[in-house]
Amino acid sequence: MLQLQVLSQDPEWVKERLTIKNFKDVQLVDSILELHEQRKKYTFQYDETKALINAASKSIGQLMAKGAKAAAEEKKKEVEQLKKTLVSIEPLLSDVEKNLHDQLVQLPNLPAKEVPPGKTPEENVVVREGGNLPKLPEQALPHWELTKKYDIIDFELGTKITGSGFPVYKGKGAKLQRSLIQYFLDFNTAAGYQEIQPPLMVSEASAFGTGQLPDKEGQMYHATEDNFYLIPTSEVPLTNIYRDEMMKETSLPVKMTAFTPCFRREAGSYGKDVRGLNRLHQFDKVEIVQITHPDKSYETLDEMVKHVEKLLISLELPYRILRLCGGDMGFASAITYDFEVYSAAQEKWLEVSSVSNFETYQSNRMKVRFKDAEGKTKLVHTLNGSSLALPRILACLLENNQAAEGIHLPACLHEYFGSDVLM
RNA sequence: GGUGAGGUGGAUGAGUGGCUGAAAUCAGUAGUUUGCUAAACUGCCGUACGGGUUAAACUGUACCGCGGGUUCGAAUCCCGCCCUCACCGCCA
Repeated sequence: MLQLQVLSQDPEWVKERLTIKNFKDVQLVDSILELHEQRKKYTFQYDETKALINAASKSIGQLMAKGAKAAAEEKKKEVEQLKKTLVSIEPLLSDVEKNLHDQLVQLPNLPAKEVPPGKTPEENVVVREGGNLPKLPEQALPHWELTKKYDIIDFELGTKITGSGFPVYKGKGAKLQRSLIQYFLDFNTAAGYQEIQPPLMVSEASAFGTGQLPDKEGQMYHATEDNFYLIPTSEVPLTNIYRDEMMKETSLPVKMTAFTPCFRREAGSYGKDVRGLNRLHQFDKVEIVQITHPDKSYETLDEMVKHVEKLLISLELPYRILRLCGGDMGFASAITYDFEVYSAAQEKWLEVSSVSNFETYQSNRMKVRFKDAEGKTKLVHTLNGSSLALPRILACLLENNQAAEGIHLPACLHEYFGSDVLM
């Protein structure tokens, strides 16, 4: 949620920023400011009236104490009149307040100045590339054939147990998955991230806090009986740890990492994009989250991007880093870097991480604040990123490293997996 | 699922109708003093939205889990909801 203060300071600048994010309804800004003015007006009337009533009530108490019954009764009549005024203002005020809030939550976060304009993924900017594209053997197989060949993932079995998009990892496939998780967590904790095991279901309030609700309602699995949502990413429980908290400035930055399964309904997506491990309803992910001082968040963003990059380099996969254009960014993000790895047999880039700075957009909603040196209350900045999403990494490892004798694994995994080749 | 207790500021916790935006303690902060670390003492210290000011000072309203109600007046009384804790039941 944007801060009203930002809107009223420079509405034209806000509109310009919104346009970069490809947000159409910029006149919403004017409408919000208009409601803001109306609210001021009604609040003022309400406060004035209430002040008179409070003063009268006080004097009634004093008159009663003195035994001046008649005078007290006079005052009561006065209050009765004032209350009529109050009752007439109340619905106007609450109406304006509701509209104001409803409209304000419709505004996405403003893009940072580095964000390139653009509407589609084609307009994202490649900021860095690394690794070498592998030379695959003749008859190279896509990962969904490889998983069958080595009997490590069974998609049909998952369909039997649950439905499509819930694969079953078996034997060495399960172990490789576990090795990756272990390696990622170790890599993150070595960089100072505290490991957390959060709940996999969250309350409505938590889902609202990070911005999944109200606009991404249909993307989450909902346990209606208890009104819990299965997490689409551990960002939700991790960031909500600090919801409604007044933090100590000295406790910043907070660095957290977690491995969790993630659940996504992915309503409306099908076709070749969902083949194999490309898009699942349940998948594993290791996440990193930081909560920082507002002056430090861009430094932190940089640090997180480099961190994820190092991890990808260690996996020896060809990767590229994209700065997302305004139109392709998430609703709550101020700037986002996507990481993609090259899936050689499919001949396409797959997103495996997305690192974003939300600035105060989430913290304003969640009321995550701290007191600075002058004792002023300020909102923190929140950031998060994947390090990494497992299935697509697995897909690339399988495809890119396939050889006659088996799948060669990068050096960083040998110890975890207990072997340098999967056969 | 049953029964009981409870939700107050950054934290602990007092407060059962007007003197309470809220005691006290701790934390925080500014200062004084003791030649250091530390201790003692003194002042300040909730949030939001307004009015006011160059900026302050000053000032209005709301907020004691959430939403209603009673009353001239509610943290305090009544109703509904949510949550937490304890004990019992069930279960990993």
